[in-house]
Amino acid sequence: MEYRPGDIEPKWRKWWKENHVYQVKNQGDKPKYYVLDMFPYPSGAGLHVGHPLGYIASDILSRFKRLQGFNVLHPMGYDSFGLPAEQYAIQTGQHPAITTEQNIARYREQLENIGFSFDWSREVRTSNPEYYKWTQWIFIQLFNHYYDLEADKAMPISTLTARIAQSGNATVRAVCDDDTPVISAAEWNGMSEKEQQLFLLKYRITFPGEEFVNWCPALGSVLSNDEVKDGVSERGGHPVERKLMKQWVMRITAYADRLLEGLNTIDWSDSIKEQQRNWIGKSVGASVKFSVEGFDNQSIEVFTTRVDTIYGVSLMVLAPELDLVKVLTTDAQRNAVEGYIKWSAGRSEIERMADSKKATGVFTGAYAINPANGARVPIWIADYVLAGYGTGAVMAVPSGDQRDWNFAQEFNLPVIPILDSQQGLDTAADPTKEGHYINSGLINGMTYAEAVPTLIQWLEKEGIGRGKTQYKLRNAVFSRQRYWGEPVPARWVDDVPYVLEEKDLPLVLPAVDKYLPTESGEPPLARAVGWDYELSTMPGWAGSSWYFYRYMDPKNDQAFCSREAMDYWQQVDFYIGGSEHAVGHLLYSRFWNHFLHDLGLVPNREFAKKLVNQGMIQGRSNFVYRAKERFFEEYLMIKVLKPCLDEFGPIMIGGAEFEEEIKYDFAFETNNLVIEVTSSKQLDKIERIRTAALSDGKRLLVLHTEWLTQHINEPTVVAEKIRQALGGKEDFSATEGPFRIEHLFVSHSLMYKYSPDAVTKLHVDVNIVDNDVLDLDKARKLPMFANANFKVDAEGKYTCSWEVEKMSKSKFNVVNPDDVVAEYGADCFRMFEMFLGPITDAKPWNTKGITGVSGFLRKFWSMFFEGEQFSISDAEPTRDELRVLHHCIKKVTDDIERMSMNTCVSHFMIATNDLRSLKCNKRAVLEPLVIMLTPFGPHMAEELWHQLGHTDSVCDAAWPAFDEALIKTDTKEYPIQINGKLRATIELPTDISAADAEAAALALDQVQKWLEGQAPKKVVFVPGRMINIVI
RNA sequence: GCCCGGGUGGUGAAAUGGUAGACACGAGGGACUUAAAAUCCCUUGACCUUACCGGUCGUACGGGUUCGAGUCCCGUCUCGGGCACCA
Repeated sequence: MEYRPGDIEPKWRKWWKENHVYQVKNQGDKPKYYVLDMFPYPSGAGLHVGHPLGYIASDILSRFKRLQGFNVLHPMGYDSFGLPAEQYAIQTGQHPAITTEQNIARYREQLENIGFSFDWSREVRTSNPEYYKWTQWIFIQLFNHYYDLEADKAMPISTLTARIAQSGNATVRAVCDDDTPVISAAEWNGMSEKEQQLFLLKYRITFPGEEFVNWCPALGSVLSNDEVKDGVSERGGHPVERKLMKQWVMRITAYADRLLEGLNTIDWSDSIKEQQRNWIGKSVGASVKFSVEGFDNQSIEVFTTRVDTIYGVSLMVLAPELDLVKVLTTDAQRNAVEGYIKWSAGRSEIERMADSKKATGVFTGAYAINPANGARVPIWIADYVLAGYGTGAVMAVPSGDQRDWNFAQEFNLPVIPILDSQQGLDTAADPTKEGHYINSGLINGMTYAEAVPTLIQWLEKEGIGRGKTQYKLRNAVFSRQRYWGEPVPARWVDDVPYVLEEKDLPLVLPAVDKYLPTESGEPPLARAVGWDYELSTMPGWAGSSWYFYRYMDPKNDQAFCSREAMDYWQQVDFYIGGSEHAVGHLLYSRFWNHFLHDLGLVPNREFAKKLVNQGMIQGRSNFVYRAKERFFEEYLMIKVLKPCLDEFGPIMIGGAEFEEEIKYDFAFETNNLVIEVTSSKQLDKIERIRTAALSDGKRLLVLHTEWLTQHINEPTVVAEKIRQALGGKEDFSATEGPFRIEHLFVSHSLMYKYSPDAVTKLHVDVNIVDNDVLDLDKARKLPMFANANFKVDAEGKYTCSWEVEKMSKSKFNVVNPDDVVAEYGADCFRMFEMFLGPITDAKPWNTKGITGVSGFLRKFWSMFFEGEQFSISDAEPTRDELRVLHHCIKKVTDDIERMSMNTCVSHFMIATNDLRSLKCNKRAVLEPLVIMLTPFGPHMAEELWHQLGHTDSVCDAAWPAFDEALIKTDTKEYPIQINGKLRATIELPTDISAADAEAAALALDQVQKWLEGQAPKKVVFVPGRMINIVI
C-alpha cells in the first residue's frame, strides 16, 4: 500500500486532539520532565522553516522522555507584546490586539500542521490581562523590596524603614544609589511622607531614575542598546539621540555577583555563559589615588585589576577629553596638548580602535606621585584611554601591559621589570603573574597571591586606595515610551510614585485614539481618557521573564503559579532557543528568578537546568541574470559571428573603448555591412546611426534586442539574418516586430562566457527554483518574467546562482513549512530538518536532499505491506534481524540523549535498508522500531501502531530496551595497519587472544610483503579494534 | 584588540586517540517502462597504475606528542558569533 501522508497525518492529528493525548497533569507517579522552547513573537510574516527547528528537536526529546516513562510538560505560548504590532497599528489604525490575535491564529495553524505534542490547554500569551496581571504583580514586589547585603537577598522595604526609623541608615548595608546620604533616625522621622518616599527610591529594586537613554524621536520611543545600530534605530533606521529621561529602572546590579556565581550551577551552553559573564563584566582590583605634583587639591584616581604592578608604573595616562587635562597642562606643553585633543576629538571610535597597535599621545608637562614608592611619573594624554570608562585614567605599567608597553616604546619611557619571571621585555610586555616581585618595595620577594592583599591592606590603612570590585553591568531601563506593552501599575502623586494594590490588578491597557506619542512627546498612553497612571509601558522582556512558571498553572487567578504546581514541576529541565536571547531574555529572567526565590516564591535559584542553543537556519537565495544591451553584443560575437567567421569574412568589433574609432557595434569588410544592436524603442539612436551610415557609405543592419531575445536560443536564425544582409543590396535593414518580449534572462550556467556587467543580478523567489533550476512555467506567471525570454543551456535548463543570506521576504528566500508539509508530509519535514545537521549549527535551508528522507519513510512503510495488504509475521526473528534492531536501539537512544538528531535519522535509514535486504516483516522487530520512530515521525508511527492492532496511542508505548548480548558477533573484521596505515583486513574471532591475533596478522601475505623478511619491531593489538604492526 | 566557536568530497554531513568520508543529496552508468514518474542495481575524495591486484596523497596551513591524530598540544592563516580601548 502506498504511503500517503496527506491522508494519515490529518487523521491522527484529529484523533490526538479528540483524545487529549497531549494533555498533561500536574501529578502522577511518573518522574517529571519539563521541556521548554523559547516562545515566539507572533509576527505577521508567519513561521518560516527556520522557526520550527528547535521545536522539532524539543518535541523529539519530549516524546522520547514520555516513551521512557516520564510525565513530560511541553508547552507553547506567545510573547505577544511588541513593537512590530504597534508599528502596524500606527500605519493602519487597527488595534494591535486584533492583528496579534490574527497572527497567533496563523502561528497556531502552522504549528499544529507539524504535529507537535504541545499541551495547548496550557497556552499563555503575555498580552492577555489574566497573564500580565501577574507581570504587574511581580513588578509591585520589586518595588516593595530592597537588596540587603547582610542577608544577601531581597528584603521587604518595610524592614528597611523600620531600621531607619530606629537607628538611621548608617549601619544599613544595602544596595542603593551612589548618592544616598547618610541620615539619622531623627532626620528620617522628621521627613515628610513625600521626602521619605523619595528617599526610599534610592533603595527599591525597581525605581524611577534619571537615565541617559537612546531616544528615537521618530518612533517616539526609547530603544535598548541592541535596538540601535550605527546611531539609528534598527527598525526603521531613524536617528537616535542620547537623552536624559525619567525611566523606571531595575536594580539588576544588586544581583551581579549572584548572577555570575549562578552560572557555575547550570548546564547551559558555554557561549551563553561566556556572553553573560562578559555582560556582567566583573573585575576585581583596587582603586588607587595618585597625587599630582604642585596641585595640593588635585589627585588622580585610577582603577586597576593589577594593583600588584604598581611599582612598575612609569607614567599616568589620561583620556584627552577629561577636564582635568586642561588644569594640569603646563604652558610649555599647552600647544601640543590642545593640538592632540583637537585631533583625537575628530577621530571616530573605530579609528581609535584600529590604530591600537601604534601608540599616540602627548606629555602634559605635569607629574604624578606614585603613592607606593614616591616616584615622580609623567602624566600623558592618549586616546587609547576612554573618558567614558571608570575614571578615564590609567596607571601605565609597560612591563605588564602590551598597550602601555607600545606607548613606552613609542615615547622612550622606561620599562620597569617587576617580576623575576618576566621575559623578553625588550620586545613585548609580559603580563605574567608567576614568580616573585622585584623593584617592588613593600612586596619584594612575594608571589602574586601574597602581594595583592598586602598592598590593598596597606593602601586602605594609608587612606590612598581600597580594594574594589567593578562591574560592567548597568541597571536595566525598564520603561518604554510605547503603547503595546504591559502598563506599569503605578500612579504619580505629587511627583512620588505609588504602586497599586494587588486587588486593583490587572491594570488593563486602555484604549487610545492613536498609537503615536502626543504632540508634546508624551507616550501614547497620555492619549487615554481618564488615565492617571504611569504613561510608559514595560519592555519586551518583562512578560518573558517568568512565563515558564505560568505554564505549570496557566489558569490560576489567585497566584502567578500555585505552590503545588511549582513543587511538582520545580524548574525547566531542558530549555532550547536561539543564542540571540543570550542577554536580553536569559539574563533578565535569571535576575527575576533570583528575586522571586529570595521572596520564597519559587523553589529554585535558577529556572532552567540545561539550555541548548539551536543554530539559525539561514536563507539560501537564488539569483537570475537579466541581460543589458551589452550582453547581446557579446552574444552575437560568441555564439553567432565567431563560429561563422570564415563565411562572414573579417569583422571589426566595436565597443565602449573603441567608440571614437568605430561607431558601429560590428563592421564587416564584406559588402560594406555594419550592424547595430539596440532596443527598438531607441528610435533616435537608430535614426542617428542610419544617417551616419549613409554618409559613411555603409550598409546598416539593425538587430533589435527584442528580436534577439525572441531568437536567443536559435543562433542559426540570427546567423541567417546576417547572411541575408551580407548578400543583399539594401542600404538599411532591420529586424521586424511586433515585439512582445522585453527582457532576456540568461542562465547562470552560461554566464562564464559573458562579462558580469552585461547583466543585472536579481533575487528570484526560491519557491519556483528546484535544485537551482528555475521552473520556467511557474516563472512566466510572475510579473518580473512577464514578456521575458530565457537563454537556457544545452539541456534546456535555466540555472540560478545562489548565496546564503538571512531568511527574509525582501530576499525572496522564505520557505513556508506549510508548503513543505503539503508536498512531503509533516513527518518528512520533521525528519528532514533534523537530518540537515547538528541542531546547534547554523546552516542554510536547502530543500535539496529532502527526497532522501521521503524515500526512507516510504521504504519504512513498505516493510509492513505486501502489495495492498498489511502483512506482519509473528515468527521468531533471526539473530541478524535482532542485531539490526538492537544496534538501532542503542544508537538512537544514545543520540537523542545527546541531542544528535541528525545521526538518529541516519540510524533509522541504516536499519531500514538492512531489514529490507533481510526481507524482514516480523512484528518482534518492526514494532519496537515503530515506537522508536514516534518522536520523529509521530503520524506514521501512530498509523502503523494501530495497524499492528493497538487501540491506545503509540505515545504511551514503552521505549524498547537495549540488549547488549544481541549485538555481539562471533567474528570481527580486524584492520591490519603497518606503521599506522591500513594495509589489510582479516576476519578473526571476537574473543581471540593477543598472541593468536598477532600470529594471524603476521601470517598474511600482504603483511609479509611489507615486512620483507624482517621481524616487526612491535605489534599493537587493541581487542575489538585493530592490529598495528610497527616495522 | 580581546573572548568563544568553526574550517573534512561537487553538497548537507559522520567518525569514545584506532579501517576518514557512515547516512543522504547531486552527478554518471544500467534495469524496468510505449514514455514519463516511481522503483531497483552499479560507480562516485584526488591522483597513479591496472585485465585483476595494487600504490601515492588527502580532514585549512606548519610543527609536535603517540605504535597510531580529523580528534590531543604549540604556532599560523581564515570564516562565523560576541564584546567594544572594561585598565
